[in-house]
Amino acid sequence: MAALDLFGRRWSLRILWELRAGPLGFRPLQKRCDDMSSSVMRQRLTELLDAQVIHQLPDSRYELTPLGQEARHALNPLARWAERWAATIDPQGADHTDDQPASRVSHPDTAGDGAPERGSAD
Amino acid sequence: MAALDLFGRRWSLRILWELRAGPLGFRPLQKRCDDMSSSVMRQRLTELLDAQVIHQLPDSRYELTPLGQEARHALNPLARWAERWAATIDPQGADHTDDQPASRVSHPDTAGDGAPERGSAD
DNA sequence: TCCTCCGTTTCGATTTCCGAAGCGGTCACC
DNA sequence: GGTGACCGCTTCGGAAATCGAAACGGAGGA
Repeated sequence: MAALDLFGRRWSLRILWELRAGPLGFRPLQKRCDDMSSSVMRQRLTELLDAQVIHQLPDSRYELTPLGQEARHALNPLARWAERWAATIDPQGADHTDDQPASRVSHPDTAGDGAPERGSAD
Repeated sequence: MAALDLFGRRWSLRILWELRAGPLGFRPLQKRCDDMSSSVMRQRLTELLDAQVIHQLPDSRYELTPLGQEARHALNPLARWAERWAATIDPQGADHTDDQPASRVSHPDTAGDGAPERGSAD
């Protein structure tokens, strides 16, 4: 139940999700999360750190702990459901920036845009 | 992403979870959800109805649609993770009313306290 | 009739969230 | 040395979400 409370907060799941590809700094992570407010971001980060779901590297980036990785994996079925759900309630797909017809199920498991991104080059 | 928004709201996941054992009326469901406010409850209910995750029976109870069932099942890994998580961050278990040492992993799949509960008898 | 529970709505008070600005710091570049 | 861009993080006023309790009409049991 406590988990439902932790993840029921507004950006927790999203942060967990965006950290899947590797460590991210504060501002880059913020950008990925639809530019959420930094205040709430810090709050969520603190909660997640407290829950030992993420931890902070010496260079101050945030990374999923092993426990966090498991949580992220536990989120996979939900992500897959989300796709089916989207297809059910909105078969047209109002927002197909690029529409690969089918079999675009997206398995972003260990994959992802593995770009830890830090400092310049951006 | 829209799913993260739908389920990122304060009681959505909980409602989904509490409906796992069968249909429930408004007030019983409210009681199960830690007595959340009825206003927010109605709001969540509306959103979930809208998302076709739940629907309303002729006797006005709320029930998971097939799509909702799938969502609930997709939540299972997360629930299992939650147990491991609780054991990790709080190995003492501040709230073990009965503490079966291990192998008490709880598979509340089709199981649950199957008591649809309606009307009198309480 | 009275009492209980039901689903649902309304409304003021509290909490959370947002959004923008600002702080001190590092680093590249000129 | 100066400038500018990015960094992690904090503060603060206003907007939005949530709470909590009261109330409504209706169904049913005593």
